[in-house]
Amino acid sequence: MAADIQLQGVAEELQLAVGLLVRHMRMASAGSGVTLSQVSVLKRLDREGPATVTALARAEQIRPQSLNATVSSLRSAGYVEHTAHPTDGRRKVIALTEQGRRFVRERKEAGHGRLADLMADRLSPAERQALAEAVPLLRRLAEAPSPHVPGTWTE
Amino acid sequence: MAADIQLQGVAEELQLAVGLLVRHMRMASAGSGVTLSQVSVLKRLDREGPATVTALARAEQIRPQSLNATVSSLRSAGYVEHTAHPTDGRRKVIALTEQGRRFVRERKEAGHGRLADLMADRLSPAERQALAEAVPLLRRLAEAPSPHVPGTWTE
DNA sequence: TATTGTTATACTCTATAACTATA
DNA sequence: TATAGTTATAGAGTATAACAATA
Repeated sequence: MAADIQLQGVAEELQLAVGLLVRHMRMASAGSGVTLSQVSVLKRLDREGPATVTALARAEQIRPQSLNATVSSLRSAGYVEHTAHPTDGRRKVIALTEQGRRFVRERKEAGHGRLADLMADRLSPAERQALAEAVPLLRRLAEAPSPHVPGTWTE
Repeated sequence: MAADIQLQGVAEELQLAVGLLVRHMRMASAGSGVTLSQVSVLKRLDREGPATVTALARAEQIRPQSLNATVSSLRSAGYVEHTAHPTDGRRKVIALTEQGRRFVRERKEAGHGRLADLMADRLSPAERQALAEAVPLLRRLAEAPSPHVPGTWTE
């Protein structure tokens, strides 16, 4: 259960890197009209399809109230819309609008810049390979639920 | 200069992971009385020794004004103190107090929990090895200056 | 009663702008 | 004039608490 001493060091270094990387990412998306959290939601809706507020919040690992703030901005910007759930009157389904889909598509075509450029600039081919293998592991760690049940998607 | 198509995918996945991991980290440090940014500064002062506001801000990759807010909290909490720079009257040197050193030490002894535990729980030995090799690369990316010069430390 | 969503409020994190003091 | 630091202000991101509507 307790992590060994080696892992401690790796974890600490990872924590440092993540803290700095998120600042890079935030700065990079600063000029683009949407914020980091907003992009995260847009990309998720694009990848996984429409979802309820609760399901989205679980996937993003934040509270529904917090997600609501993000979704409100996206709604004002015209990127997402609410529609009624077919069978459950309490639920509302959030989906990308045509404009939202276009935004995600154009962003993808523009090349997702910053991080990819950094990797191209500062890593050797072998190092890029090593990173490519490790990233799915990071994702697995990231998607592990904190003390909660994993949310079922959309339903 | 432009990253190839393979890297794009890795970068995108990395971005997703980093966004979620930082939420994990924030939650993990929530109960401990200090926030994520505060911990980052405390650990840096412990690793690298006393520093001026400007140097610290550069290392943390935020503006001096932003750093000031963090340092103010740490000062109120008694973890750091300001002292005059020996030769330059404009500068102020920030250093850990005895209490700050104790805090960092105890935190280290307690085991830096969350991330290390996740790694122990959800990764095979081979996967841990792969991650351990990739983390220094992440750090290299993270420490690359955005459009700025790297700050010289303390002086 | 439990779940879904919402509104109100507050605190952290970071930025920009404008200022003072020192070099 | 340039640099180091500070204060004021604002917006993003998230949390808790309290509530309404529906199941």
